[in-house]
Amino acid sequence: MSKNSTTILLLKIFRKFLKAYGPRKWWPAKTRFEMMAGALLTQNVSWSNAKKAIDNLKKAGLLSPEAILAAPHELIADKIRSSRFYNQKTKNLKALSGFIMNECEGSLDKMFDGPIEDLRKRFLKIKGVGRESADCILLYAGKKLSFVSDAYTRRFLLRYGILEGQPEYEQIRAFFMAHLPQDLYLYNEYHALIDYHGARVCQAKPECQHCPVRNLDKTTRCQYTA
DNA sequence: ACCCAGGGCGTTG
DNA sequence: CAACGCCATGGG
Repeated sequence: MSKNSTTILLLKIFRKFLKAYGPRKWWPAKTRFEMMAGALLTQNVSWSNAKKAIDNLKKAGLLSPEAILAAPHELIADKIRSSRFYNQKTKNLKALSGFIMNECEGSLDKMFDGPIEDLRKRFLKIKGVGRESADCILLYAGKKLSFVSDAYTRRFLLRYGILEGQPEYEQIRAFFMAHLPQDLYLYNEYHALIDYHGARVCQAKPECQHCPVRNLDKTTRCQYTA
């Protein structure tokens, strides 16, 4: 598949998703730090559970790196109990806050200043920040062109035969970044739509009756099996 | 009583 | 590097 036809295919699917589901309004956060905290808190837990944790932190005045660092572990852990792995995530929030205060002079502008791949490598050293979280932070808090991949994204690509074999996270990210126009809105909305589709439609309706791209064209079809 | 969510880390072989 | 176990809530 040539680069050009892949780009056309990806954009065609994007338009169909957008028309069917509407803008997903990601990421739902008022500040960059709130977004980053949310990225850690939603790991392997429903967004509703993560949101409760964020709301509790906000009410307690703990939604800043300074406050997170100053507060005792037990207090944070209590506020974010609904996020499931609350002891781990308390450490992760403190690690992120320490990174901001100690390595970025407490400045989020400083934190996102530099070449994107350099920033990504630095973020990945923070405990609790893996590839998906790093890319979410880069894209949704930093307005950087880093495409977010995840399990939904991989299943999506495989089911439509866009990629084959066992593509790994970095390959999938690179694939989108190589074939999509370098556009923040597109990166932002596409990831959100893929996740929405994967969680709410593709999984709930395995017969594909309601899939907006179930018969995209003659050669591209959903190969849903599981 | 199950199932699984908007993962990541540390430890094995 | 793959395959685990661990972390340990809440809604369906």
